[in-house]
Amino acid sequence: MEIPKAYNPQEAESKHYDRWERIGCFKPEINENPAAPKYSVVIPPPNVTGSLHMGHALQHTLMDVLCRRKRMQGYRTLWLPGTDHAGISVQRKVVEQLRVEEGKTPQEIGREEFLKRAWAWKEKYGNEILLQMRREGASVDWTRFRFTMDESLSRAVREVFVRLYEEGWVYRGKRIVNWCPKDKTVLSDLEVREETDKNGKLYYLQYPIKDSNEKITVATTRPETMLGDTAVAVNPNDERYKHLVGKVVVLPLTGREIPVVADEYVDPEFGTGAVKVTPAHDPNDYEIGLRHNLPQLLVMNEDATMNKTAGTEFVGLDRFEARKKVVAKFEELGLLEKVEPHETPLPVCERCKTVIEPFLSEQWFVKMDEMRDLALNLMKNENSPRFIPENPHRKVYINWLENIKDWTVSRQLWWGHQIPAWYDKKGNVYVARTFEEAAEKAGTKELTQEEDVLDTWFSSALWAFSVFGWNGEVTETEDLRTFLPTDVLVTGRDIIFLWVSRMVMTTLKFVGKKPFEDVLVTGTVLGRDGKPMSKSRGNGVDPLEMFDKYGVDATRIYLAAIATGADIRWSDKLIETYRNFANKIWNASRFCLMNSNGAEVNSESLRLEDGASIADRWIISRLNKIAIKVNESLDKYEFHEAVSLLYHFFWHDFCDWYIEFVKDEISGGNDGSTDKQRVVRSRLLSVLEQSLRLLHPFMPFITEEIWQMLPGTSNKLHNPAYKSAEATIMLADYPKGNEELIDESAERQMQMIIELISKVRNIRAEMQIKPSDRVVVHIATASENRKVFEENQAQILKLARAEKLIFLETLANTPKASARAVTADAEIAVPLEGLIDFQKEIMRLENQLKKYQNEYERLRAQLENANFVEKAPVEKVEQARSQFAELEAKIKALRQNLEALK
RNA sequence: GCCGACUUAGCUCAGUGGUAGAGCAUCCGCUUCACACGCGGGGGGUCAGAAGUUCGAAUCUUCUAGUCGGCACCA
Repeated sequence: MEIPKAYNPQEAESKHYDRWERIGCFKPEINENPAAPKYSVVIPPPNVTGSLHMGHALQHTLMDVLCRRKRMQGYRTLWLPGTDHAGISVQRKVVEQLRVEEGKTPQEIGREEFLKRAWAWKEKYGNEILLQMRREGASVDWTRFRFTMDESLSRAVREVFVRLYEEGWVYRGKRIVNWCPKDKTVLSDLEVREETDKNGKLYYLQYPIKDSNEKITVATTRPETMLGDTAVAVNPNDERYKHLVGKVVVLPLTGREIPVVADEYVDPEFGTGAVKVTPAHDPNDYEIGLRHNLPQLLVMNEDATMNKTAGTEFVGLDRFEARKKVVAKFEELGLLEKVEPHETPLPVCERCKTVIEPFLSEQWFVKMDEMRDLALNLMKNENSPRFIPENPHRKVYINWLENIKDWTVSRQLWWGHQIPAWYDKKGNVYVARTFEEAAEKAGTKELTQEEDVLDTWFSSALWAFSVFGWNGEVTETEDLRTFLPTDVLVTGRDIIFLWVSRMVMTTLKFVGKKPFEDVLVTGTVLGRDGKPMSKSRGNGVDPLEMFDKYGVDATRIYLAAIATGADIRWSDKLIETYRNFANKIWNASRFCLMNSNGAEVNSESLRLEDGASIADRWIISRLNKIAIKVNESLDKYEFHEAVSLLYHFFWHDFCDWYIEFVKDEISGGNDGSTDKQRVVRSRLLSVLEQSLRLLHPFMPFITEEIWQMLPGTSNKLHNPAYKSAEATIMLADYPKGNEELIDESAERQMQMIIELISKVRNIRAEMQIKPSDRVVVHIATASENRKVFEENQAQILKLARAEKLIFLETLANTPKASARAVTADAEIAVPLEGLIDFQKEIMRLENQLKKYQNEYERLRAQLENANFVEKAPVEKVEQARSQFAELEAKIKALRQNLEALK
């Protein structure tokens, strides 16, 4: 068999995914066991405009690891994929396309035509991320793929909206909202990011009092809004201004006469203690306006240019231009008192970074108080969902719910779910599931539908159950019964409020179930500079480039290895480690295959016949121990722990020691197949095969590639739930590990051998003995240890590059010119006539002795401490005693060695 | 301002009461017939600082310093 010397990821990656899909591995229906427990995960739907980024790659890897393992364990497993329609993003792309390709605006082609273009855009470009998910190896059930604008999901949206309206939980009203002038739509609080404008300024503007020489100075960061001022407010208790309350101000530039009002909201300490009030452009001013019955003057258009209310001088100017002009005018008039630098908070649109304009407008809202209580009660009564890690997410989640505000759900877009509300000629509103229903309610067909669509997150909020077929008309499906609640939601912390909390609320309200048991909150993969990846910073790491460079499997297991819950910086060095690991797996397998010589994978060989060697008992013990621990780790979502266990086991136990131990017996000239050799070969293949199964959830491609090459693999190795499916490692039974095969005595004996070999290697290296020179090793040890060494003499000789082992009672009579060492179980001397530098050897031993003595002193102090002996657990005291005794022996031996040298 | 997290080897990070770990980097030696994406061997940390609890603290408590995050406020 020709097997390339280095692993080529691309080759394996291109081969297996389509086959897995064809066999039906991704579908829960492949499970033949009617009594199988279910395991389900629903994907956080990536946005159709998106392409795969590192956050997806991390989350998808974790979901895939969880699902692949459960599937191998025989669970009826479903990982359901989908995408969301990304209202603003798609709208923006289509508007842009229209502009570039046809030079038209959406208004020019009309809503219907625009939506056709949008669907076409989605069909053409919306699948990119799905192809990328296939590349990742994501074991999702494509036959259950959902899109938030699918007919059934859209029906669910309408149903929920109408029901909420009927219960009074949806209302329409005029409020100050977050307005994005670029996208020309309202945004919810959660879609706004608070930035800080370090170059912000505080402008002190003087407003003359009517019929007086007095002026009142207000401070503002947004001077252009003064054009819409309808009052000046002061604190009622502010002595400085008491005499002005009730007076009239002549607003400069406009000549408008506006009152000075007293309001508790004003903080006398800040600025001048006098506040200009612009009710249509500031949420606090809006409230003040309501309290004092002030007019609400909107001075801007939807694109944040000034409108005609702002005055002829300003109309059409952009708000920032207007700001300059207002300030210039004030200066001209001598009314600009001063300008101070002032760091100001700057709300920006999360997507396009445009500065948000607080804006008075009429919108649809969802009342959150009662919805919130559903989620809060679930947390308080059932501690659900369970956040992992619990800190800080549980607390932050509760805190946010307690302070939740109503949710602005309308968006001034065309792409999305058009709000199911109709207006008659008088402006009465009818909220209904369909036009017909609305017409019936209205008693007329002369209705026009609300132009606005719903926030994309409104449909995402229903994702947990709408994906299983719930749409109001259909409320019960087989999938809903089987898979809801799902087992875990894997997501980043940025959408806990935006999405997770809302799914909890809506699922409880409309299905009466919780949506999921656990919420696994992943850390953020930071750029190479330790900062969050972002386009503007240019520090992004593209997962697809990493797939090309290191392979998908290496990228996946790397991501799993850094998934500790904390944010972590991207490391090219570390991912390289896992590329090397893949190559190591490849080459170890290559070795096993090249020497299989007719042997096959065979589970009998994992159970150990009588007379199995120490190394055999040891590797089986390690394998079972690791399998148990890997399962425990994954049950606790400790991916990094599972990876590190597997990495260490495969590389250091299996490759460094086990393969080296059996190498001579099965390779090279040993072609004659004795029974013993057949068993060893088969065992080697079987341990490899078990390792591949354990690794498969992390590294699906390389493990399948090798598994298919291994002799003796077939669907007989499948979990019983998949006994008739085509053979694939994907359906192989995930090793549980068997406590009974853990053999502590074999582990101790192997440790003894390893330590002996290591000590000899250490001597060789330190004494600079050429690799080709064989040494003689004198060993003084107890007779039961001697037996262990003798049994493994061939391996010891080979791995220590020795020609002979000489067993003695003591080392008293070994040649003076020997390098010496002590292990926990033996003293050794390696005669080095002519090669040894006595001074150097004395130094070496003295260093060693010093280390032992430090440790010895520490233990002595501990054991002499009566408190320790009385209060510490017995086993700890015992442990200290035996370590103490061991050290005592080592020190004694080393001293004798030193004496012999002097 | 409130809440939280983090601070461990040169670097990136594991490690929640009992002798400090990994990978990378570094140093020494190897064309040993699976693998130089490799093999063998070394060096390197008073676990941010201080106090406390404990027989015993990287680990628990408190304080201090620094870094970061979330929320609130901001005329």
